[in-house]
Amino acid sequence: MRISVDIVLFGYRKSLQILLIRRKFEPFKGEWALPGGFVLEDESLEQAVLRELKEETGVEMALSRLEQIYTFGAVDRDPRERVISVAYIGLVNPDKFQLLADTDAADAQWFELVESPQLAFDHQEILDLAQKRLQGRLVYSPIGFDLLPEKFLFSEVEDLYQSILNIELDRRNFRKKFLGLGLLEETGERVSEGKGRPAMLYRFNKKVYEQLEKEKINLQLLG
Amino acid sequence: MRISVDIVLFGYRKSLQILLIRRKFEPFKGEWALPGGFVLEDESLEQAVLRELKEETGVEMALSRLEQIYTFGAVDRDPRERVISVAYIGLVNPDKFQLLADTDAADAQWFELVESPQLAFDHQEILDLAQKRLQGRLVYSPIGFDLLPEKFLFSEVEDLYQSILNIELDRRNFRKKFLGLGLLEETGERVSEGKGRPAMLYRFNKKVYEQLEKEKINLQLLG
DNA sequence: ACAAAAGTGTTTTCTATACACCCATGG
DNA sequence: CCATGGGTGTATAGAAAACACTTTTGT
Repeated sequence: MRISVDIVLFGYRKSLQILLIRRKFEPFKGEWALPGGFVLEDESLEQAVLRELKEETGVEMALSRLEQIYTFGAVDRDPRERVISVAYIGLVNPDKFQLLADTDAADAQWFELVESPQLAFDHQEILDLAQKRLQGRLVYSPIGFDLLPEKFLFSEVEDLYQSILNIELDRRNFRKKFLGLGLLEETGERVSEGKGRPAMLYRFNKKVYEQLEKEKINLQLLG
Repeated sequence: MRISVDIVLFGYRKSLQILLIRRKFEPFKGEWALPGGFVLEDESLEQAVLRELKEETGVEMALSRLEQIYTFGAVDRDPRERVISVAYIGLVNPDKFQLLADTDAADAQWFELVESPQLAFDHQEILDLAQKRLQGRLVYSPIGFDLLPEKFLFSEVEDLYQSILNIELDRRNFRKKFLGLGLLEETGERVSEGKGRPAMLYRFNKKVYEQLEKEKINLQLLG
């Protein structure tokens, strides 16, 4: 019986993206799969995730943005032998990383979530659960900022929420509520995106977030 | 590397209870611990939970009331060898079961959660997380009925919420909101608990619950 | 008659929602 | 001057919260 980890690494670039690798070895050689692999004797589950992610895709992310979501233990989920896999979600800004498929993966690539290919093993099931959890988390906690660059437009926040949750938001109400929490601070800079009035660049205010969290204030961002 | 499961089995009898076993073997021989044990090659994680629970405590519960909460994988969490443990929550009405400590456990006993003894391994950490999750779930879903007998008083529901969440509720508002959901049906029977006006016995209406769930109606039971 | 628990409505406050026009820029 | 996206306020409806007295029984 072996233990593996799998990671659903979400990125955001106009739409929600996931990072997949093409398997270099059997089983499912040549097919797309979630990054992941076996846990070594002397490393924690999170260390295994970060190591495999780096080996398979070149992405080096911070431990703090990893979140365990579920452990998949069906008897026959791996055709070789009994493998129990602990699944994690990670959130990154994809523009921060250059992908390199070196050790165990033939290729690593970002896919739009809605256009993701067929996946090896039970990875589609893992992905489906990860997406649900991401949606759930997004509503209660401003995790979206892990997906955005340091400075961003309010309209990007709006698009991110709409695209991850598959809903339409009232711009005025969303803005009022979100800015009302005080989690965003203006950088003072404005950028012009080609057309239209230039927009304010915002920055996530982590201190306010931690303060709100400490006071156990409910961060529910949508009704 | 081995995989185990551990279960935090909650019961409710005036206050929140947990089922613990006294360990028969080393390590931590003679100390209290959560029921659980190693997963066999040809059984699912949930099957392992139910098997161990039955072997160690005599409790035979339904698979549907088991919920996986987290997988604990710290390198040194078991002094013998590397053991990764998948933790589950279960909810039962403790009056339904007779405890028998036969195979692997020297003793099995319900404890009030607030008076639980020191636990072996990292089981206190597992218990703390389980309690948090239970509180979280209770607010969004009427899981409390798994803890109560088939017929119960409304005041028992009220006490259950207050005792699990450590809050005080306004009786009138809570009753209004809860009964307004239509999840409870009157049995027509009234019982007198010694003192005071006899109270209506209610029954959980599972069909209404499933209907509400299907319609994706928000079951948030507290603000 | 009194102690003890059950049962019940109304008012106020807050939050969510619906909704439409002006602003700043580039072409 | 017009097309494009950015930015703003108010009115209404619904939900949550605050709040106290009456009912039914056992002793």
